[in-house]
Amino acid sequence: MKLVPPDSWRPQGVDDLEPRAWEALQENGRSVCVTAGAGAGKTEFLAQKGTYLLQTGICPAPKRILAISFKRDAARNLAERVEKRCPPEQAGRFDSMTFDAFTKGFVDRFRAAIPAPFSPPPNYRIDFPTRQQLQHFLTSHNYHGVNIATLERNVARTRLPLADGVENALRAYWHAQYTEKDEVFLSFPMINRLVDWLLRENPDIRRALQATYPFVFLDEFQDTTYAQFDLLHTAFDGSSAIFTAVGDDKQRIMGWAGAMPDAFARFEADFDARRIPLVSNWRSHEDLVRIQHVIAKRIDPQAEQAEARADRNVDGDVAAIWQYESNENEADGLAAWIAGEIDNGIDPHEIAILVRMHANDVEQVLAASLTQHDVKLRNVARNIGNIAIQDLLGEELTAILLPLLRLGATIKNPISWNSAQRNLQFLEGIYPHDEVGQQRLQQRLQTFIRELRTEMNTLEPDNDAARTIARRALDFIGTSILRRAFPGYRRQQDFDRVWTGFADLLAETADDAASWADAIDQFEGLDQVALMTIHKSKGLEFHTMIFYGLDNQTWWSLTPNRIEELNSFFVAFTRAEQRAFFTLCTNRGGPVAWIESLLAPAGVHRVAGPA
DNA sequence: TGCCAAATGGTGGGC
DNA sequence: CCATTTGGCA
Repeated sequence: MKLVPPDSWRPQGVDDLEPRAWEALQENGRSVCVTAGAGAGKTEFLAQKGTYLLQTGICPAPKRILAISFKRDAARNLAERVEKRCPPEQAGRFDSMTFDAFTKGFVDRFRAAIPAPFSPPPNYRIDFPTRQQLQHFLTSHNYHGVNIATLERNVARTRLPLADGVENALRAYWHAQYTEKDEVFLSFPMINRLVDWLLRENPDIRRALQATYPFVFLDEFQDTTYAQFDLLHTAFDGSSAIFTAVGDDKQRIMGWAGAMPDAFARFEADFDARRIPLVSNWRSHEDLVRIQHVIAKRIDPQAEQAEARADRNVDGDVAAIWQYESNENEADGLAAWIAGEIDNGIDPHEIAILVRMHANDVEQVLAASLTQHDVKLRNVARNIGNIAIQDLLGEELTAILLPLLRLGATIKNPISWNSAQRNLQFLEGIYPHDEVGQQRLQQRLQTFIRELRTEMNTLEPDNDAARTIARRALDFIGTSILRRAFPGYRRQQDFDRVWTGFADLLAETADDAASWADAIDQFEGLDQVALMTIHKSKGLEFHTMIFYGLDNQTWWSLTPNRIEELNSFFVAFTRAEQRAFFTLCTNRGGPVAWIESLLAPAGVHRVAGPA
């Protein structure tokens, strides 16, 4: 493998990096924390840095890079960007995974080395305890004074082994998870704590980990929990690991779910990291960036104004607060305005309606008006059976079945063909250089697609036909192969939840689709305006963002001192590439006066909403 | 029926 | 964390 000298290495797939990103990329003598605001290209930066370390041999074989994200989407996305730029030998040394996949891997490989009595059996199960279950534990064990939130927090914050003074409820909870059901149930915070203990007790495992990974990337660092932070210390203290942490404190909206309030500051201090702020905003144009800065300064008076690197391509107001008198006026006005924009050539997919919470209720309120104007709304939080649409679209089952259906619905589709082929290779364990195997697989796929096309041509898309077609695709892959390939599908009920959701959503979309291609487009949400919460919109971007409900009823606690509420508002605003509008309804309690006065000097005013 | 305290739900994520 | 709903009791 030919290596590139560091001095002549160039970023790939982009024109250039901003000077600060270059600095952060080349700083490999010590850890860095890269604070990067909205649209700064955090993931792209990590992908470039990974590529740089691999291609220059600064991370030499067989050493590896560990990249840790919170969401599977983010981990996959980062891995794909490195794969696109590096040959397999190099990309194969970039381990991009979620924090939970990382820790679970240790339990699975070294569970016997976890001290008694907490050494899990091989058939332990992952537990996602609901509030009801936690409440049931507390009541049935007579811990009436302890509330669920405290118990949850203590599980996540208390190191093993449990010290003498530790609260009895916590001790009893650990015990119950191991002894009170037919199997052992471990939640991810518990797994985190078990691995922390494992690594402290076993210097050999720790040293092996440190020898493997001289470089560690940490994405969305502002969302790090106490347990995760402790684990980083345990795993890498005393090593010469170089960390690259990226994130944005202004987008910290997960505090209620256990994120540390000061992850970046503590990281800087504990790991002697150099702080490098990125300043470019590749997403939004100058006029929006100027307004964003007004909010940013309110969150952090030290915030630097970002440099807008996107062009403005719309006329008129780019930000405003739209006032309506009633819910009906608001729904009609919004629907008519969106319909007009779509007529003007904006892709519905590029428009998003964001809400703070209760997306399902808002869907009900808007549905009739939008339908009247022929606008399709996709509420990504809506449940199909027992799974939300957004989760269903990210499932492996969907990734494997959908390309097959696409191939059945279209004549030529190299992209779907490639993914179908790659999926089959993976599922059947065929190596890229096994030419006989490849050939056989190719032929099987060809035969199946030919049959599927014939069948789809004879069937009009409707509910029943959709179920038949989905079943054909599943049978071609093989339920048992699918369930063996993905641990998440091992339990019958977990597999059924996803499979039923898939078939139901396809049936639903086929029912009012003109063609199979149209049904699949609708399945994926193309040609639809997305409706989602701010939390779900994190990391996404839209040409036009409409925030529904900037009134006191929904933002009851948006005040200057409640930083996390203001951060939520900032996250929503910064999703917009071109335009950001907020609606409010006087019937619902009127404007949040405080935010209005903050935005007024930036030129964002309350106006009558389009009718 | 009306009052108050307690319970519940919502902003999310992971193999 | 806050708002809304519930249920116990007068």
